[in-house]
Amino acid sequence: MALVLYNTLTRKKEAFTPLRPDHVGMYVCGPTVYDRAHIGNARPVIVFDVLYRLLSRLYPQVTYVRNITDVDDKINQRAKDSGEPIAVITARTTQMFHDDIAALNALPPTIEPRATAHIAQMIAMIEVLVAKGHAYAAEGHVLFEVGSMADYGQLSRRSMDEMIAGARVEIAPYKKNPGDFVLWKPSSPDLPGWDSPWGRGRPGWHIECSAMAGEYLGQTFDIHGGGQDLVFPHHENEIAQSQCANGAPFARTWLHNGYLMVEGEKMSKSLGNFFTVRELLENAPGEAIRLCMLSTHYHQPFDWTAEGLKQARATLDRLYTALRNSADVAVQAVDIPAAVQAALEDDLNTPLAIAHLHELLGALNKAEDDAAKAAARNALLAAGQALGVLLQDPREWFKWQADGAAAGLDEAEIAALIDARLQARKSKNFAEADRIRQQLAENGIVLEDGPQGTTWKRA
RNA sequence: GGCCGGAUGGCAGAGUGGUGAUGCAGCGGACUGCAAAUCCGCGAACGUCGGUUCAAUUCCGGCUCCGGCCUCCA
Repeated sequence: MALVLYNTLTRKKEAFTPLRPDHVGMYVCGPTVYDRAHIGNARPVIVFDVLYRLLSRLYPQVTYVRNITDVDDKINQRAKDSGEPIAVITARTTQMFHDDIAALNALPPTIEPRATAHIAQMIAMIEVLVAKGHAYAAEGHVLFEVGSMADYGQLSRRSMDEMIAGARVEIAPYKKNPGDFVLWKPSSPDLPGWDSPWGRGRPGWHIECSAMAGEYLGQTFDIHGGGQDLVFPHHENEIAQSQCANGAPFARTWLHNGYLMVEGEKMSKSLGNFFTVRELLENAPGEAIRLCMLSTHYHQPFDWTAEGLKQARATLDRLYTALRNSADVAVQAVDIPAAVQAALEDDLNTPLAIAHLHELLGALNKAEDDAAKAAARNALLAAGQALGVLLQDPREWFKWQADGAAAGLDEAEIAALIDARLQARKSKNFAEADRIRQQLAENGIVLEDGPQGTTWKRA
């Protein structure tokens, strides 16, 4: 089995072969740091984290670049509204982003470049584009001239005629062609700006990714990923800029995760179904959010529902129950079970991988001797590792409580009640035993009597 | 208007040219002081109309419905 990925560029599943046999380069579009990450932002983070883990197992070295966009008009607007300095907003938002996605078990990328630290590279690239006749200055702006590129539109499969016919936005008078897009734009004194051959200004949206991908991965690299909504114009324009400036192919494989909906509707602030990752983390463990996201193939639209999250939690409850009940066997690092690995290598088929997780769970629950139990448990843990779940101690999983939940009973009180119930049971006072069980249940504690004694968990 | 996805059992969600997804829910059983957990078993699907084929949920075409994109939203 070898890695197969669906390439948006060719609209086909293709066997993945990296440019260099021992080193894979991957670029994924990261957040614009003006506000909390929402669940739509979380999907690519989680999906490409699974890919990053997979690539890291298949190849000796993987360079995973995910940018931070810290210059943007939404950030400027936020600063204007709040009166806070831009640097404060972007630093704080970046930190919150890191905290949120760490809770989703997303590994940090190899390199996380910030746009504002790469202005010189962007200016250099724009200069090349101007020199080669692919860009022109007009009224303080520098625009990419799409007419100068013969095969513009190859990724999104749009022709210039279609785009002109479908244009819904008023076209700036300084554009030669309605499809031309901004590489550089002038900044008034109150806006962030950098000196450039075209005066003080700031970069357009697309150029940062072209510049930073080139800086860290080279002109041509293996994988470029992001949300499907970025196919056009963002990724199309990255291709145009990079290929025209470099005279070399850009990313070879393009991966795009599907859209995210909420309860069957498009997520939007006006519909009131807009959730930040933080809000979700207050009501569910990050691992449950992650598993929920992975229960649909990345290429499909994902419908975020309360029911789906509940199911993901229930699945993790079952998995952690089995892990807790088998905690006495030796932990040993083993290979990812072949079926799970094969599912992931087939264009990241995480739902199928999760189905195999259930089979591994069944094997663990049915294991009769310690050797079988240890083998099943280690296999399950290895499979979880591949998906970025089952990473914590089962006891911790069952202690999880929503933020702001009533404090309820502490662990010592729970232990005391369990002990009292045990005494009652020993003396056949089942009425008392059941009363204690009921008391605990009213405090959200569920008891399980097992061969190794009584365990508890928060419902 | 142009372009792109999707439609699978009560729900979620893979996959496949010809018997089984998987999970949740439901039903029956084992186990348990009672439970929970676990195990065993059961029922249940491929939007619609045509075409190709010995055979289509799977390939092709029409239709219906749903979702999205069309210059800065992952």
